[in-house]
Amino acid sequence: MKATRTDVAKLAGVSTATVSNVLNQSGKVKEETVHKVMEAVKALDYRPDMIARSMSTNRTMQVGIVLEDISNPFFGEIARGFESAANEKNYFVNICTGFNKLDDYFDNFITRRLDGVFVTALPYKFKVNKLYDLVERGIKIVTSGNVEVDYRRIASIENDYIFAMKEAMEYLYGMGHRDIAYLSGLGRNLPYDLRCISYKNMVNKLELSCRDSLLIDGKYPYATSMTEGYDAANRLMSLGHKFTAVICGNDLMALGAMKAFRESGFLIPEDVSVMGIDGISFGKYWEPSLTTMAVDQNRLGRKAFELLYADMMEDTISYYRNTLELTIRKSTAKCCR
Amino acid sequence: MKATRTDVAKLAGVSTATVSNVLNQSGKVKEETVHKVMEAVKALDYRPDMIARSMSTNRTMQVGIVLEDISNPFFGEIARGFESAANEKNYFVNICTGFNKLDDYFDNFITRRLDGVFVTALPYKFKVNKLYDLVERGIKIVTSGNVEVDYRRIASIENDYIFAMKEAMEYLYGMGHRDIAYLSGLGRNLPYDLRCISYKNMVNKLELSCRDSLLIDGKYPYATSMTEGYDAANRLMSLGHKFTAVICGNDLMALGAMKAFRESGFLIPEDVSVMGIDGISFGKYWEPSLTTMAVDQNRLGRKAFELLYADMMEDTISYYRNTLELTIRKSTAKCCR
DNA sequence: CTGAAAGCGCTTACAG
DNA sequence: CTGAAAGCGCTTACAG
Repeated sequence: MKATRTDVAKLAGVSTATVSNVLNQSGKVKEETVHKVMEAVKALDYRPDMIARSMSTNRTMQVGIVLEDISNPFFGEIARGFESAANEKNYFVNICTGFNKLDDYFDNFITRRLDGVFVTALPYKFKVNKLYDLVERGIKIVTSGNVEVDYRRIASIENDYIFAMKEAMEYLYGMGHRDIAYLSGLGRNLPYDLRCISYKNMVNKLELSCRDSLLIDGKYPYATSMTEGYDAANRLMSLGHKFTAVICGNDLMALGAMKAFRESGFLIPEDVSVMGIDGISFGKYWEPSLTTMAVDQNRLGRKAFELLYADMMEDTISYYRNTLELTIRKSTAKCCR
Repeated sequence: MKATRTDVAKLAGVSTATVSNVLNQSGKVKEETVHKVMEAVKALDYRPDMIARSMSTNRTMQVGIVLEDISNPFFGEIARGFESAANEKNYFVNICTGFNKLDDYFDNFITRRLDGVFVTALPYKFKVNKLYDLVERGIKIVTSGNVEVDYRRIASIENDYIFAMKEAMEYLYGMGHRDIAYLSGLGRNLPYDLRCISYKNMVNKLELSCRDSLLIDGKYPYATSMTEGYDAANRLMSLGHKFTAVICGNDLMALGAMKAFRESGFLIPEDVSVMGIDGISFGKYWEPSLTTMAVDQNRLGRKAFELLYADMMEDTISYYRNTLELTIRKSTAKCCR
């Protein structure tokens, strides 16, 4: 019932090789033959079988994207950008939620022979060695947020969180804030929270007296959604130290944190300024709207695919650094305390 | 370099058929042989090739989920539920954003021979006939929100929006509201917005004087994110009719709508009560927190896979109706006007 | 410009 | 309990 190459060839009165040549547009088939074949294809509603094709070409035209958290619209937008770039090049994309064991995913990538994968999950969810495994088996990788991978072996696209945090701190400092907290969501000892490293640098550089006492770590297993922001804000308040501004690891956490502050009677931004990092569109609609360091998510996703494509096509392993943009809205204000 | 069945067989001193039997746990291989084979597998770091396997078994062990909008955490949670259920049965899942042309996706499903697909996108984004195409080619389908498909041919899982809207209306009515608006996001003439149909029924049944004048349609190409809620709320206000409560097509729209109302000086819930439908976790953190008709998203996703699995395994096509739960928070209050 | 044939890495009756 | 062999639907040198 399902039409195959053979059926088409038979109907068109040619060989299967010719059908292949027509379908793959090799351009070396007579016009007339092309026509006959296309007629047959249409008549049989024939669809090529990618599985079979993969067997002989050794390419699946499938790529994957591993997300830190699919429920965070930040990653959703990145996935969309990645996917539309991939589709333009005829790749099919597998979006992986990151909810389940990532190591299992990686095994699946091998077993299903994906051509390439964009990994934007943090390595506390998987073993970094798995990445090299993939590379050795010919699966191209682009990574993001995995500071410790070898940039010569694996292409990377990184948001410049060091600079972003610097800019955020300077912005708040410029507004008169001297007691600036940072809710990490991750941990101060995890090497890949660049924001945290930058925060500590800036605390020193600006000579803020708070030291690290306003740095709130996340709890294992780390997550960075609203709940974590909410909890971290409560932990910050329970510490009893003075703070007039708070930067959060990402926007979602900032929204959760605002909730906590409000519940404790703080006005935002009058009593406390709150900033996020990411630039999800939700922030604009929040009350008050969220000041943030914004990533152009769609562009980041597209760029990630470009890096992957370059690697798949010409074995080019490159590194791209993305700059975040200070987006001032209503959740921050001059310090009046 | 990449180890194949043949390599394993050679190293273990058996035939490739035996290797297959071991790996597929057919249980008819001598303990000793099993051991030898497993040793060889380990020594070579051999991984079975699913592509090749698919060629002979005629199953890919891949299923897809087509989402209406990946940036809406409602669908993200559903995807997570679906995926974890699928993984438990050793299926790999393709999440499709729905951002690009859905019809192209469907062609891909055929070409890549997915075993099944859960389609939770609304049909203004694709041709319903495509669904039947898939079924005819042996790809099992579970659909949601596609009211017009033939339930005998395609399994379905539907949220009971008729009842949910009824409950929402009765709740607001019970609080004294008589001028209740509905921001659809879709259109009053689209058959698959059950909420809309139910709204109209209830307006009659409760003998509300507003008639349809408070029903706000979406604009083509329909979308249901915050922006649409924001725009629809502004359109509602520009109409100049009195309203004291607003139900929105989904939570995201409700959040956008709140923003618009507030910008126009309305207090929520004092001046206007706002309700959503979906139950995304964001609603809890919003200020004020959102009253909604909640879906257990994770459960819905899991259930959808179960339906799909039943269809794949035993050709059982079934229908499941999911009930939403009234979740009262701070965005609604007694009518005082 | 076109066709015959080998090969991609598996599985699965079937024989032994 | 194990192996030889056909087959899944393509592609791709190679010969003609």
